[in-house]
Amino acid sequence: MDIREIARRAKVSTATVSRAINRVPTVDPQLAKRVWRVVDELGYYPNIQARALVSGRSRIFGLIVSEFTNPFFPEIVQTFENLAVENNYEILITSTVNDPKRMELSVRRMIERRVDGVAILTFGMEEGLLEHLRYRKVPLVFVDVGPDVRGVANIRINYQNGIRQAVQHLAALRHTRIAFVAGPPHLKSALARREAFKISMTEIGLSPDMIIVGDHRLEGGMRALIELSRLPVRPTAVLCSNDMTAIGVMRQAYDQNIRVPEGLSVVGFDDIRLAEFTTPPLTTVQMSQKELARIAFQALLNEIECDSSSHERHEYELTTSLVLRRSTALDPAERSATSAKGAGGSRSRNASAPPPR
Amino acid sequence: MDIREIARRAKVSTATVSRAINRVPTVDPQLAKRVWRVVDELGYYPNIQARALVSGRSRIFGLIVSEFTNPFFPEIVQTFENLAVENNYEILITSTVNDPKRMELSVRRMIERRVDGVAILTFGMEEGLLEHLRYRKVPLVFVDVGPDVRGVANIRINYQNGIRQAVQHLAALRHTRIAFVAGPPHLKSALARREAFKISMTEIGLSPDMIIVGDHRLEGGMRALIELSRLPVRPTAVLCSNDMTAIGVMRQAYDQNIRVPEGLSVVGFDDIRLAEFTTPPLTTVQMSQKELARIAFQALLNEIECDSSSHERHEYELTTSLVLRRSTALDPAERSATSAKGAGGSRSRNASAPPPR
DNA sequence: ATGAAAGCGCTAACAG
DNA sequence: CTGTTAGCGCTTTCAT
Repeated sequence: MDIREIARRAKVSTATVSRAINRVPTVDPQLAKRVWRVVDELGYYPNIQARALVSGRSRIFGLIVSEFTNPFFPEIVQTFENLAVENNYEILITSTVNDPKRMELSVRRMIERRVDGVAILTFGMEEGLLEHLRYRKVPLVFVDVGPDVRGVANIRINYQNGIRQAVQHLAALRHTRIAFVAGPPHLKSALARREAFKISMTEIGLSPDMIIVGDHRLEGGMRALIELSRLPVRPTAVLCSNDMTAIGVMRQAYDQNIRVPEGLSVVGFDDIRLAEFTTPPLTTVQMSQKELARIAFQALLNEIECDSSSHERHEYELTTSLVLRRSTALDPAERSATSAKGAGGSRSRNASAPPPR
Repeated sequence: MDIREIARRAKVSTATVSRAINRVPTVDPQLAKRVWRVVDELGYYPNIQARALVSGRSRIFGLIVSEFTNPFFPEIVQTFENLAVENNYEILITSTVNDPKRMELSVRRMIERRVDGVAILTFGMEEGLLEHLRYRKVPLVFVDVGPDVRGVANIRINYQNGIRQAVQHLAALRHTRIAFVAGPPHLKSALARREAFKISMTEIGLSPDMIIVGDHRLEGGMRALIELSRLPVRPTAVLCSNDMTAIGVMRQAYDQNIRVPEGLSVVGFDDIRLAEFTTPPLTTVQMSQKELARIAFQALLNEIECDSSSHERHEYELTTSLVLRRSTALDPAERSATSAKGAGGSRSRNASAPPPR
């Protein structure tokens, strides 16, 4: 069943059917009604592939992620899809699982399906592959690691803001021995977090000397706390480069019978969904996945509209901020001296720390 | 740049280019090589939409889920995509977010993009919508809730097996007061789990009388433990209808200062990824998401091959089984009498309980 | 073994 | 305002 069938039954031309379906205003309401009746009766659905072929636009956005099982992504994908639905787009998701072959394949698949734009959410992508995309003028948006090439949009993350809030929150709770569990050294985003930590500590006169390098996974967090426990003077609070690390730290704390937050304050980074479900719920620096997805989608849409001509900067920014939950409390040493039963007294969903500086 | 461009440059016809690209064996190796050289030089990627239009097969499988943020799905999606890549398919993912409008839209999108098959992983789908798909003979595979219609494949879940293992595991740990936190009563899958619990308890002479109804979310689990705590004689172990519920009871236990597993054994159901990351890691009944995805994909593939003619049953089964982690231990009453430091002595990844009956 | 040509289902000029 | 028609980029008979 195709457009001709509809045309025949409605006794009009295919052009009219096409116009009616696409709600071209100049079509006679009478005819339009007749067409729609037949369409509904037969349950006709236009073949979008054919439409794409002639229009040259597929109305598909590609989304390249590293792994679906990375807890950072579900929220992003969901938001992206919601937006896609609203805008009559489809999404083509692809994962690289950190395999160069798969990355190449991802790019190839995007091109073969003629996507109208692609958001690249994998942390790092080979320069050469991009060429294929850029060569075909496919709108691109990166997060944080965008190459310094004109014509590709980039969403820059402001790590400093959230990390500063986290450090100051801990300091306000009288912690002075604050450790940091860093991420893999080769990750640009992990490095940036670590730098932000150093700056934030220095700003308030604390020395950022307890830094352990982890791996952004649970195991690294566990190992980090073991190392930290061996120190002559142990930290009373630990800030982690991402949530999985924080979860590892909490797990290890549990195993060592250290109660969080009473015996140790823990702060994560990312605010993955899981962070709400840990015991205790994790206080963490939020990098809003919803917001990120929204910006990415909008960036692609913009890129398509302004049609390459506009030479704007195509830079977007996403800021981070602390979300208070229940994994932080007063420094235990201080706590015995006061009557506070944890810092939990006035929990609000967002940090209400005074603006830094 | 299209197939004609390649044909021109390689000085052959478009037909030959097409054949070469599709590796039709009858094409002269000389020519094939010439074609490939040009293809590589120009970085030509065939337009798959055009190909789909003529071949009538899109090589896209649809995947309808309820929400991406449901922790049950990431693993499934990842596996499904891996399989898709292997088989040269693309996947079109759609979420219903439990909204009838979105469900309808999902179906429409699938049809408009002419998917070659769709896996429906949402728990429940309106009969009427399916008609559209079935009418067009789109291969379908359901999980657990497949309608009793011929021509659609269904993956049936064997809940009994895993739940029996869980109950017997708890019984072996000397628990006799085992509670069950059920899921929403309108969910077929939740009902089945609850029944399996009753049967399993009865089988070993325990009476399944502590059943609280939850909601398959964290909150329900928390509420359940509160209720349970008010009972004159409290349970020493609780089996939950899904993992989120179990996480809720663990959270509540933490808040009430009950240590898991020493003070209370907790078992979940599903084995979502998160279950490995809770404190303590959750012992749970696994319903392998990988396996589920594999079966679903294969079912679709089969459906396409045997081309509707075969009147087989198209029923698949996925069994469940217990995964031991660290949220269960001996009944505390018994524990003081023995020297066991928890049942954790001989943990293996899979339950080694004797086969039931 | 290769090429010419007829479509796949739709949209967009162009005419009327 | 509506219909005719020429493609969109590819595959696939059917001749050669």
